[in-house]
Amino acid sequence: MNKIFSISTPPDFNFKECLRFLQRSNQEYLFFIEKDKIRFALEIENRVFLLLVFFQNQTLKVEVIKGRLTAKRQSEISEYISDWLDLNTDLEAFYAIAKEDKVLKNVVGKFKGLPLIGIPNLVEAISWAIIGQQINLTFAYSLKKRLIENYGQTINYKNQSFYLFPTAITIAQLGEEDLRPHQFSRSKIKYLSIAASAIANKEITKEGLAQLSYENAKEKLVALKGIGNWSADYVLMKCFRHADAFPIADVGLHNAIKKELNLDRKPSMEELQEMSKNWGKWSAYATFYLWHSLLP
DNA sequence: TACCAGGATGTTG
DNA sequence: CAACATCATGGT
Repeated sequence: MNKIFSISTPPDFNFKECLRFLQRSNQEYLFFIEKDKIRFALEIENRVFLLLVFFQNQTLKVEVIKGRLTAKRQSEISEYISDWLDLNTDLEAFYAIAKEDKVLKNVVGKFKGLPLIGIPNLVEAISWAIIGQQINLTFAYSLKKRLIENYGQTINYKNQSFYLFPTAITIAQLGEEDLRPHQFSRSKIKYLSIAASAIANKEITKEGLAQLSYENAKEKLVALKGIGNWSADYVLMKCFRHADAFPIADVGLHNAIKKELNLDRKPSMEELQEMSKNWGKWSAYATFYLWHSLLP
């Protein structure tokens, strides 16, 4: 019998909308969703756990399919999932602003209870930002999938495959001969290697960045070649949920606003600044909700 | 077919 | 300092 435990969720937590977000690509290999349950591998204390996350009786539950639990490991698993699914944020203040906001009122109505689903793994967050630069999301997911399939740890269990994102050490060693065949551009290969090296040699750590102010953390990220404004804000938003992280130049954001306001063109930078000036520390959440509104 | 993708960098004027 | 080319390839 598998061990099952619960994690507390914020009021209005909307697991269905989480699943919609998580299922946005059918090329996602870091987790799989079947019958409204998320299954994935997670490394805790150098051991790989296989987990199932689902919502039952108004409670978020975790089933350990494989791996031996201790109190400490269970608490680390809970912490990871709380971080990933943003279970410690109360969205009431966001909704208070958003329901009076002409850009946001519609989306917060539709997606109420959707948390800012993040990327707790720093290597993964930075790599995904680099992979996602300039190319369409479908292609970006193909590249991510190839990186994971070829260089991540694969765990087979009872006819199911699970994957871990490749480690910083692994990615740091990849060169053109490895990734060009998988259709990564020369630039992306270089940027991935530089960022992964910085993480592998502890120049950059999640704990270290977490202690810095928004400006200082961003400065450290942008110092890496290949990480510009957008990528740094994306990482600060998805891995750190920094209140000030706001990728205002993001084309997805522009498209979402165009759609939301029924404009015949994308908003200008001045219009964007005007529209978002009241979002304050909820800018990242506003961005996430607007991205979410682009899903079919 | 041209143009755009959840950009960043290097070069040019 | 702003404008432009380049990257690589899938989607439309």
